[in-house]
Amino acid sequence: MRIINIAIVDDHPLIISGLVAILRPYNQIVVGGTYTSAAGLLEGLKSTPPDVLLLDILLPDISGKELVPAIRELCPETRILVLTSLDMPSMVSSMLRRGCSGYLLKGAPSHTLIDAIEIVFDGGQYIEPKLKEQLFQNFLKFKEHPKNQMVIPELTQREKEVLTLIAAEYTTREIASKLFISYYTAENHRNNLIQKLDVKNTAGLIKVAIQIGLIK
Amino acid sequence: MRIINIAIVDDHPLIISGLVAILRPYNQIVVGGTYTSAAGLLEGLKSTPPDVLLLDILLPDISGKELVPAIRELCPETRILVLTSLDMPSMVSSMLRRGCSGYLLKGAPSHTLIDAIEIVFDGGQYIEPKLKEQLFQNFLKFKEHPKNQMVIPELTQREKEVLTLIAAEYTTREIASKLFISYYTAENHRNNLIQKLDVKNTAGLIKVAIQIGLIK
DNA sequence: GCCTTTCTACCTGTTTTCCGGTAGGCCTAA
DNA sequence: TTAGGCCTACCGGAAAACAGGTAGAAAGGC
Repeated sequence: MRIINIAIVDDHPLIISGLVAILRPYNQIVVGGTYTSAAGLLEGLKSTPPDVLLLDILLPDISGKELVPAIRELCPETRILVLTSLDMPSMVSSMLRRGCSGYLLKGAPSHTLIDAIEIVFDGGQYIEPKLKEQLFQNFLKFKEHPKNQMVIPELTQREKEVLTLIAAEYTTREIASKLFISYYTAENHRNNLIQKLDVKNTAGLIKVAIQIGLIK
Repeated sequence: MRIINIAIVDDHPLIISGLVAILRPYNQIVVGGTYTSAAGLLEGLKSTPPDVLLLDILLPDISGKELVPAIRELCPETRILVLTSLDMPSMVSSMLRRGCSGYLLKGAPSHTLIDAIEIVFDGGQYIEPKLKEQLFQNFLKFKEHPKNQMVIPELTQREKEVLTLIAAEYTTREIASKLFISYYTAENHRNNLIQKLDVKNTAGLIKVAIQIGLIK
């Protein structure tokens, strides 16, 4: 019988012990390591890279989101299965794009967990069906009116204004001045845009702005 | 028992009779009309609008693609189930965003056909699972950008490389690392780009990069 | 040879962005 | 009434971009 070596990272020890208890009856699955922080995880991965990593997104030190590239760098063979309570389609695509193999909600029944682990171990992809469906529908809606600025529920009116001005090459201070708001507020909008649109910097913002037809 | 009234449009009479034969055993489904052309269909819809329309895409007079809006105009209540042999994900999204409720391949088994008819009749959506999956995966890769090697005499080869990487949201330090040059050199290229292209900052660079086709 | 362009590398500053917080007021939906 | 979303405002610190220099090496044309 094949053995799947897994590791678990979650900031709540209770969750970890719960998972370990759930997995115990399944002899083909061996929990090789458990971690409560990103730092500990990265340390542990060096010595014993698991086949599958159960990853929570909300961690004490850094976000699982930023953690994924580091993990992939460290042990490219390890398949990452996101196990979180974040019930957001956008998070799913964000994590998958970063290289995760699956996305599971913490409410999932134990047999689903086992299935998911085996699927990603075999090189497949497991995504919470409900979220996958939502993501798919978003995709259809997105393609429906890619040019229409009114159909981007992701952004508020104010954020779209700020994004437009960023695209017009104004600095944050100039934007604040133009919109009659504080510099801090304008910067806040800018930061929210970067988070919401899942980009790294101004360059990414401009690309999105053009994609959604906000400029040019 | 509820009765589902359906209509079929397909340019091959053989396919139509085959479908009719498949559907005959199911008493809840009544074939109210069959058509071999778009013109005939539009005529027939006026008198007897069906609950569900089985629509082929390749028709003799006009494409089913262009036909859908006309059908929706004529009888908005009718749910359209695309039944075709076109095995292309892009066609699925194309038809769905025009207002179709389902997409089925002609190779589908009869019970699947029945299921799909009932699902769309109930206001749901049925999409060939394989195509749905492909479409979903395309969506995930949506953010990749195909590069284009165009001739911009204003910029040197090295500058174009740097600009491409800036547009890919890399920092100057990362770009330097990728190109095996010093951080200062990379920054120098960045500054030169801003000067040459007469823009104020990164935002302007991205816009130019897109304009000249360096990135999507 | 000389001149130009390009790529390379370095330096010193200043400005801006980026990150991750906190927090109150307002409005709306539950 | 409470919860949530949005806009507003603020803070501190790190990182990156921006601006304006100098300067050597290589390659090519005249």
